[in-house]
Amino acid sequence: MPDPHPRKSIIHPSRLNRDFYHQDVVKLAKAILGKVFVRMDGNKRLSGMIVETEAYLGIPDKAAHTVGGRRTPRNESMWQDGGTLYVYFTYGMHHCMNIVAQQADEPVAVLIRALEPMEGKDEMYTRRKVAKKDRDLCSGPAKLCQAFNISREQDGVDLVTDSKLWIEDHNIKIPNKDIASGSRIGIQYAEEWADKPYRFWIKDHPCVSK
DNA sequence: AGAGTGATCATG
DNA sequence: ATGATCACTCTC
Repeated sequence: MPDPHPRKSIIHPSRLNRDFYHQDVVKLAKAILGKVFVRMDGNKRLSGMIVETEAYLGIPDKAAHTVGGRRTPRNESMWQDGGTLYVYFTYGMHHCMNIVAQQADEPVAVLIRALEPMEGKDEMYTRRKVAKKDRDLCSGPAKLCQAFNISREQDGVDLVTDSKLWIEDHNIKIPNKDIASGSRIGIQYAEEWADKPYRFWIKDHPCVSK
């Protein structure tokens, strides 16, 4: 006999914990696809599902900001514990955000390249004047920072404990067959590291950056 | 395909 | 102090 009062299954979003971020950076870059990035903007929730990422492998990686063990005021967050947010400013106008992986003093991180906007789209359209469709809001690493109002102020925030920024698991499983990979964008200078397949995205998803 | 834009860092 | 660079985006 069918339930006379069927309900949608209730999603209980759970915040990702420290163990999740302590994964190998390439594994994290894939595992974080389908997870939901959340920012409290005053009392408004802004959120979006992660649909495209890139892994940066740290000291040996000629495309990484920490190549050769570089440690400067700008990239200090990359040296912190897994779960730290690393936000950098570039080209005189853009911010991009990364999720630090693995352990402290292993300066590796996952660049968040695109989100599927979920909550707070009105605020995102206000900040992103050129956007015409939802897919224009967060389909690039600097676009999503503009939509979510992320800047250097958020650099170094701990996503495991912060009261305004975190990542949630909505129990959405992206099967391996739905994950595509390819070379990373904008790092042609990185010689033999330029072609490594460390960019990951959800196949055919309309909100990816290209 | 080119412009825009200024923080950042290695050099000296 | 100076200059080259830049994990990008928009418009043409």
